[in-house]
Amino acid sequence: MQAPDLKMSEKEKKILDAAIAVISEKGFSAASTSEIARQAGVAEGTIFRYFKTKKDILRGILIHLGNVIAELLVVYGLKKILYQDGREDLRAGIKLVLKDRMAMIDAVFPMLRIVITEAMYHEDIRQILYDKIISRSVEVFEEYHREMVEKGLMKREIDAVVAGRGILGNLVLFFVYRNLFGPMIQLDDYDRELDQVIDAIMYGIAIPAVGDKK
Amino acid sequence: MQAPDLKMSEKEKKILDAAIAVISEKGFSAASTSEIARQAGVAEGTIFRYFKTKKDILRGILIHLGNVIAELLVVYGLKKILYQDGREDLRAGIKLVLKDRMAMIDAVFPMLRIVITEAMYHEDIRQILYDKIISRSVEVFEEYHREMVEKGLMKREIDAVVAGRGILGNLVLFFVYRNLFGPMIQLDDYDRELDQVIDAIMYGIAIPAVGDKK
DNA sequence: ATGTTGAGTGAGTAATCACTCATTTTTGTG
DNA sequence: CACAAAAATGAGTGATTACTCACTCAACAT
Repeated sequence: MQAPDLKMSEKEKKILDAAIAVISEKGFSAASTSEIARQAGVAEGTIFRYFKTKKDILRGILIHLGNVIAELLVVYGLKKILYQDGREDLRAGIKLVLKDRMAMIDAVFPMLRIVITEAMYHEDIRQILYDKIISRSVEVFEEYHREMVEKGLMKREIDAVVAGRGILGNLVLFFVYRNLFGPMIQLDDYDRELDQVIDAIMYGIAIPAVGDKK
Repeated sequence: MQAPDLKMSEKEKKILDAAIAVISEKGFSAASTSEIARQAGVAEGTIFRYFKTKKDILRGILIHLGNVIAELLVVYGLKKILYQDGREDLRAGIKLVLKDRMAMIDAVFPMLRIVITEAMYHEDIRQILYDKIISRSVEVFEEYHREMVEKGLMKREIDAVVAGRGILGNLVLFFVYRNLFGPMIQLDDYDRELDQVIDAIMYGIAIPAVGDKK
């Protein structure tokens, strides 16, 4: 349950950091080991003392992300926010989570971009991603969802997976829209837009017909 | 306004198809021009008659996707479904759109995967993606949203962009969950899950408090 | 002092890359 | 059929790639 990253030597950490920077900039295939070495301030041969192959570096990044993010941020962060601040007030809880997650995604975006990209192409990477991050996040949210349903704050008839995916889907597109396409479009006020997103998540975009309660 | 793809020679089309297949399989940087040529059944030199550089092939794929998808599918498809079948019944309209889009994403996934991946790394690719596909889709949805608001079926206080992004976000994660992580998880019945997704989109995941109508 | 160890090095290696161009093949025209 | 123009070819090019390995040298033990 503890992070196995701790047994990383200082040099290994420097190589990993450099690898994250370079690969996140150019993509895995376009990133050369020589540039990673230069950025890390070590000889190229040194890299292969710590990572047998280039693909092993990618695995190292994934594991690193899994440990740092999944353990420290996803689980701990979600639990703290949802259970402490968002226990009574669903709207406040969701808003906190969304803001928190936006900042988090921003912070780990270099790593995240690498992992997402490679997960699109390689099943083995996808499997690690699922085991290390997704499945655990689902567990946490399921617990929260169960409690909210019991409290009468969330709909019982919508599964936790569907509900959680809805939140995440809105969050992801919100992030993409703002951070990737931001320069190309006129952006609305951040908080105003976020409030709308939360409204959409919580109460939907449709006006219920009089006869059609569900 | 007509698709400039029509002036594509048969050989150019073959090269483009091969490029899509190979690049979608291994990623842009890892895909070699020699393999694309082999797959297309032409000499390597021939590729560079039609595309000045390798990056031009990528641009070609983008343009192709822009023409085929944006014109033919996004605009036509959305309009047809939303205006003919979904004009009166929002739920039926959204369900048709979602099912239709799922099939569409499935069909163009090879191309889409290339574009999404490269868009994450290159601003110029992102710009083309925005101009060719996103901005047009937004326009179409904005028109639909305006009409639905006038009819009293959609909430006025939620912007078209937020609403559309909510739908798309749900759709994207639904697709990813099923098609990318499908093999790793126990999948629910497709239609049952889709109905839940639509419920979440239309009416949200929260139960409104008695005093908190909004 | 001397010996042993192993982390660190960087020139070297074969393979592969995107791209070129002299040559050949195909096509269109009178 | 003859001829010119266009299209297609694939061996060749220099650059770059992931990875290797013979070597260096600081840090310790004896």
